[in-house]
Amino acid sequence: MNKKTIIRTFEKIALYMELLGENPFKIGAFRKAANVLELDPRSLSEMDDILSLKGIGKGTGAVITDLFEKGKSDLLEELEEKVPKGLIPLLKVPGLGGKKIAKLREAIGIDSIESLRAACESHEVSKVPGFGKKTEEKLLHELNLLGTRKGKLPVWQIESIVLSIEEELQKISEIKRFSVAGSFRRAEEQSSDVDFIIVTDEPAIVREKLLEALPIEETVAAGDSKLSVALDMAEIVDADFRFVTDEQFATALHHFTGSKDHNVRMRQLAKSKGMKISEYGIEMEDGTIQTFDTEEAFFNFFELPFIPPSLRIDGTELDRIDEIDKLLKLDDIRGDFHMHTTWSDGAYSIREMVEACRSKGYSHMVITDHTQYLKVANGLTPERLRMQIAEIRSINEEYDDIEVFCGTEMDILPDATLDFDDELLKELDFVIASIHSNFNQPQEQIMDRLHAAIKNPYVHMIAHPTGRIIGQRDGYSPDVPQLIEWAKQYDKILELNGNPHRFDLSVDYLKMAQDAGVKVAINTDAHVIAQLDHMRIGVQYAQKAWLKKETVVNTWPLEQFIRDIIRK
DNA sequence: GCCGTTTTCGGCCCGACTGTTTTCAGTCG
Repeated sequence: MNKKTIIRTFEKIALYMELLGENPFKIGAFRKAANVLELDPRSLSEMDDILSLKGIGKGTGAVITDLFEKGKSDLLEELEEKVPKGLIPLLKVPGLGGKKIAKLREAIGIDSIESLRAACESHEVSKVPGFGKKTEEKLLHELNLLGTRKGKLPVWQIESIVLSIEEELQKISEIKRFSVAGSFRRAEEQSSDVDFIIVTDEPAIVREKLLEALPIEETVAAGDSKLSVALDMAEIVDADFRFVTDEQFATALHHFTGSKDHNVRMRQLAKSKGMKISEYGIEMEDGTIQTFDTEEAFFNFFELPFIPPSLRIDGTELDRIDEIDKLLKLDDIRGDFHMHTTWSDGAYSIREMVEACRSKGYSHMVITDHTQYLKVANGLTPERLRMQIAEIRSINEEYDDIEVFCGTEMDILPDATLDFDDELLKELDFVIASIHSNFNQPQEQIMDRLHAAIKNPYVHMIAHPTGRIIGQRDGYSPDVPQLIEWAKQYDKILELNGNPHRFDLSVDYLKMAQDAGVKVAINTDAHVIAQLDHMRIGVQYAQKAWLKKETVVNTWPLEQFIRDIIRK
């Protein structure tokens, strides 16, 4: 018996009750019980008070006792007997919920996807009270689409979709301002849709212009305050646009940024003070609506600090507000230590990258082109690297407001040797080591390679330590806890690669690294100037791991960077 | 089904949209 078993049992019970059209609050109670266990950081053996947890009562407690004593739940078995298994997939059909499924089952004996399809085709569905011709047509349509819809899209795909939608929004003159919201604003790794808040006095006009300008695959809903569509971009992606007034913007942005659990906690907080939060503001006890200029003012109203969107996860962030002012912010970042130029596979010159970093207000930066092993990236030979060092040193002379360091992103070769010898590495200020080849080696060999790199006295940092690409490949699956241990032992930096393709290390490993006292650098790995902007989303992602400012070496002042890292 | 220092009963986060109704239920986020 473990915690997951109990959680899954609660979720199954909720699912079956939903199919029976049970009281939503009863269903919610089982989901809540599952959630309470999920959020509790302790393992089952560490919990001696499980039956007295808030949210576990008589009914849910009995299920837990059953599981402990008999290894199964009587309630779940009863439900499984009562409800045909074939009904479960029906909950995935858009427009169908528990109530409607229960009605269909009772009226015409629907017990599976197939029987529903048949009933739609023979027009039996539209004869059921509460159902009509339109519903029947829509259901048939959705049944045919079932399984063809893509689930969640990775953040890097969502990012490009967001950018192209924003381009269209900028062209509409009736839009006063707008912001992306939802899971992309929270810097989630994957999103199932994109959300935008739009300030306008002319929602109907904006709606029509959007329908005109965007590649609409399907219009799901089109009202005065909301437009829901499926867009045919690189993939089919759902998009929601909410139209609000200027005064409503801050609360609407908060509401539609979510997460759902975060919002529930905020609303409960308001309710306990006799107030009511909605997307339009806070309704006070006397019925007046309070609005805010910024999200920050909204939080402050509840005596909370601004909670960054990426921290708004499961509601427990509200229990940790004292930690928030120690966390990393974008403003704290003083430099970017991983970027490429035309010397290898970057698109801009050293000077252009320097100018771009200067305009970001950085006090220092490191140029880190690829090395000779990586021929596809035009990696530098020792000779070319020495030429590049000379050029960087000379360009650096020209600037007194930014320090440009000489670095490299050196390949760790498949045989666990390094692409450059120590004599050459010695000449550099900052050495990154990373793996770009033979991902499918056994973990032991991968770890040998990483060990060879991290113990080398001239290596400062391991870049994108797992090599993953979100939603595409898992990387080379190193033993990350071991790597973190080595990083601590040899006093080396681990990277959070801020490129949304990577976000590498991931949140859980970042937490582990910080807990172990390992330093982290957030870098953009920019190959073009625009990618230097990924520092923003990289910082947002880092916040999800509750990284403190001091953990992240990019926040250190130049002098400290030189003293404790370069010259160490 | 769960909860309670205003409550052991009556709430449970809140609102938009659609379709089927003729004032609202169901679904969704």
